[in-house]
Amino acid sequence: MAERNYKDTLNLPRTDFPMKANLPAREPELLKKWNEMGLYQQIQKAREGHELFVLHDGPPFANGDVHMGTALNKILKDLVVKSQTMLGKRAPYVPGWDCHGLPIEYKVVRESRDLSPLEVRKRCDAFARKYVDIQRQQFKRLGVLGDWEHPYLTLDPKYEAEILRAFAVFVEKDLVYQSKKPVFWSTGAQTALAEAEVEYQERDDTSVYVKFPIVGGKRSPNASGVDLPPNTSIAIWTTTPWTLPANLAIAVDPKEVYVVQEFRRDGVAETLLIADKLVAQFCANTKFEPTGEPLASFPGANIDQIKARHPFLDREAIVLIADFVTMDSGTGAVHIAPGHGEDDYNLGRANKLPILSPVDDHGKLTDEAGVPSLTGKYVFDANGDVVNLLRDHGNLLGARNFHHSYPYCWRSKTPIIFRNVEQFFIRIDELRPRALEAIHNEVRWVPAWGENRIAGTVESRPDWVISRQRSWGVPLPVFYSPEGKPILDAKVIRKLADLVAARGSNIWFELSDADLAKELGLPAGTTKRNDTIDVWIDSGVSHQAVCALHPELRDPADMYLEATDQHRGWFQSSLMTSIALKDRAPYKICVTHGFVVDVDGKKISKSGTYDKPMDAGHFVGKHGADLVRLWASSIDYTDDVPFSEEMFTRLGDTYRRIRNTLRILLGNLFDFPVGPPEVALASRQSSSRHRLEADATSETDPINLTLVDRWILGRLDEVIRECRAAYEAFEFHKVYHILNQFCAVDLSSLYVDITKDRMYCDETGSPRRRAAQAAMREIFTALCRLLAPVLAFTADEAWSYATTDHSVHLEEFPKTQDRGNEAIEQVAELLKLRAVIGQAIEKARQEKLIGNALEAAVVLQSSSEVTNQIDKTELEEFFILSDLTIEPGKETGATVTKTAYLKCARCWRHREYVGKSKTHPDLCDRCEGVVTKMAGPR
RNA sequence: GGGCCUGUAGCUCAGUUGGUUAGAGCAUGCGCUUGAUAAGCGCAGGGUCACUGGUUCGAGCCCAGUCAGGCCCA
Repeated sequence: MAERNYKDTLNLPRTDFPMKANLPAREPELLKKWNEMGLYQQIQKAREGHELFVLHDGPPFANGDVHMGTALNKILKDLVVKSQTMLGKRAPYVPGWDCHGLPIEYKVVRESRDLSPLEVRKRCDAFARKYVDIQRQQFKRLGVLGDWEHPYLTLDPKYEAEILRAFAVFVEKDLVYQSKKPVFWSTGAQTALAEAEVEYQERDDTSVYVKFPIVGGKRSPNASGVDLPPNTSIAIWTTTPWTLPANLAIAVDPKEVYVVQEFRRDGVAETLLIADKLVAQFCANTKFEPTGEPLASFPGANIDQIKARHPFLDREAIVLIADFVTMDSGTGAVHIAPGHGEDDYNLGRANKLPILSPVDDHGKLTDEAGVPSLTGKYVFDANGDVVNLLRDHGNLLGARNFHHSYPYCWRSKTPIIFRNVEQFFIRIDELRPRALEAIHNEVRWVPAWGENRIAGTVESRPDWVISRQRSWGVPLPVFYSPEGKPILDAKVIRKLADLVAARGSNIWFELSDADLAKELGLPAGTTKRNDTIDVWIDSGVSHQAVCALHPELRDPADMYLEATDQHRGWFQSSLMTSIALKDRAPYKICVTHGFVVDVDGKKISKSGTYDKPMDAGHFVGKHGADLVRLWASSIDYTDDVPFSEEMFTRLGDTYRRIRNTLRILLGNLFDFPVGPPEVALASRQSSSRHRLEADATSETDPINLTLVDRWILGRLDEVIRECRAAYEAFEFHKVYHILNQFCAVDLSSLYVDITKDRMYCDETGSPRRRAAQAAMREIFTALCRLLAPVLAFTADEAWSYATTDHSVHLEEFPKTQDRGNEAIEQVAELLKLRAVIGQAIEKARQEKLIGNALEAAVVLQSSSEVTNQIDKTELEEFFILSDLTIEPGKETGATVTKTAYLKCARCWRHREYVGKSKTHPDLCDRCEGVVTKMAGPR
């Protein structure tokens, strides 16, 4: 006769919570539910009156799809917001977008040329709004909760007005000044260009070697006391002879060796100062020959501040040391025209040189150049004249054609020049000391080295150029008197702000000069220009425009959280404007994360050759948002953030392990009577969906926890404590590891495995079984809540199988119960013994002595006290064994033989009692009891 | 070229003030189970702690340099 099948007498786990997550399909359903119930609003309402935590969103640029880097940033923010909320705080999240700026304008202008500024602005506006909508959808899809229907946009008239009001304060505090700065200038389009609008073409130019005879200054600058020989000239080299009229200095490298050497060519001798390394190249290019040994040799630092005569103007050029001098080409002495180059400009400013740029909008030299014959000449046509001028003055050492790649205007296809343009600046020196003070004293930097980094950039940053010759931005509120003098007036700017708040900043472009002047009460004849404010001001004043004015927020914010490039970007612009406006930092904590890098640690370039998918949408569609969130939580974001398909495969394993752990807990709780008894009863009969709300009164019998129960609850306490601490410290990857470990080791391979016997085989209402269920219920509810910030969808889904009314996101994190750690210490001992037994059983298996571990008779030689303290039944349960004998001994060891006991047909354990019953010879004592009771009185 | 940072098993991370044989999870291999089953359990293998030198009785940890990578600047 076949063995009776006892399967239907077991309490096998039951749940509708699916094993297969199918996140890409399930998540949108949950999102819909959240949206319909107004989850974000419910959470805010539930937290009314609680301590406030403001994470202020750094606005992403409204341009393009959300890629993994942006997704990482938003998810990290969401982890902060969700975890702070569950720590009991009110953590509103108002997302924002940065809408003005070149990237959008560039795209718009490239599509259709020759638009008026107003038309450009209208199209940019539409473009930005389109991408705000696209990104909003994508962020929401990631499970990020926030006030998505009321984000802040820097193009909002009210926001724009705040930018202008901040500007008014800058003006009032005399932080704004006007000066000149060279920019890329298109002579064809008569406009300033951004780097992105520059394209490179090959072209031929005249390169010249020029001598600057040394005059006055320190004639014997050598530290070693060596005099420079008389009649020494400094040799320079340039490919833009037309900039020579604007020359004001010569730069040398302080560390490189320079020599003074006599050269000859066609019987003419020259004594030249030149970098040692470039003598040979100079000779090859000019046909000069060195004569004799160098007359002097010294590092460039030694000729700092000496002076040389300009090759054709009645002026001197000063020698300066600089770090950008290269030894690739030229002479090692670099011609400096502060009005015609970035390096030149910075060096000139640092040394208080004038910023000379004698060129007009069309690229024609002006009389400021000081050479009447050149006035009105297009710079590229003037090169030949300059060469002649040099030759006439006897200061031309050589001229030759030079083929190189040169920047061109993408629109007019004309060669670009560097040219001075009037710009407006903010005096950083006025703000720097307070900014540094705030950095060091008022802000917590996460990671800590952020302090160093931003301090470094603040220490070294030059004045802030805040004007742009662009259309897509907030108008630069500067007016010009009929005489052309700039008018910076805080009162007028505030009036303009009111006008912009009411009618939008397009008003600046829509109204004529006269009408605008009238609106603002400026004298007739006042004019405006179409410059705009640097977009870093836009986002940089969000602490005022958003945090200070939004009724739910607060200024200063508790936290800013951005990628590390923002140490120089938004963190700094926000700090500077906040110091200017409020004399304090706009944030209390600054968190930075690294950039997303490839599996090899290589950067993932957006424009480069990287061909693998990087859109967040790709991964959300393929794996689900919870997997992307799990990824974001699993890494240490303070470093570069690794990213690869393999990681997603691994994360999928982790995810399934966590999901299955939740599932088995739910399955084991299907009949646990909690809540009002009738509800428990009803749910038990109708479905495996049931309530898990704690309700102590429903438990009639006190629950007697066994060792493993006490242990797992002790572990849960540790897990809760560690997770809370990790969330409080914003160390999400610790949460990931803690919970992963807890699910995989403590629960799956230990607690759930160990308690299977009582869960399945004990009588339904047995105290041991109920004890395990009580523990599991507590674990399940705690686990869901601890997971909720990370697995925002899955935790809520699982939660819904245990409750009926509200989302897990309305909960707070579980609290520790301070259960003591006696059980943890005992189990730590038992785990050591377990390993010894495991090895012995494995050996027996390999020897084909046994198959299943339940077939083993184990004799354990224990040197541990714990085996005396714990009841043998509990030890057998813990080790999941049928037949265990303990022998106290000095050393720990285990021997395994095949047990002589018969196998219980119901619980599969080999027990002494099996075969001894008359009614149930195939059952053990425990199972016989259960089966008999189930049959009940007829 | 300068500033700030990073480099521990195939992957993601631990590694306390320097102190036994450097840990965990996942992955891999070999088994067991088929009552969590597109699951579960056990055992095992896997690391010159980027490299070189130094300080020390002793270095993954401290110091110097090199290499590789990232962000920012030039």
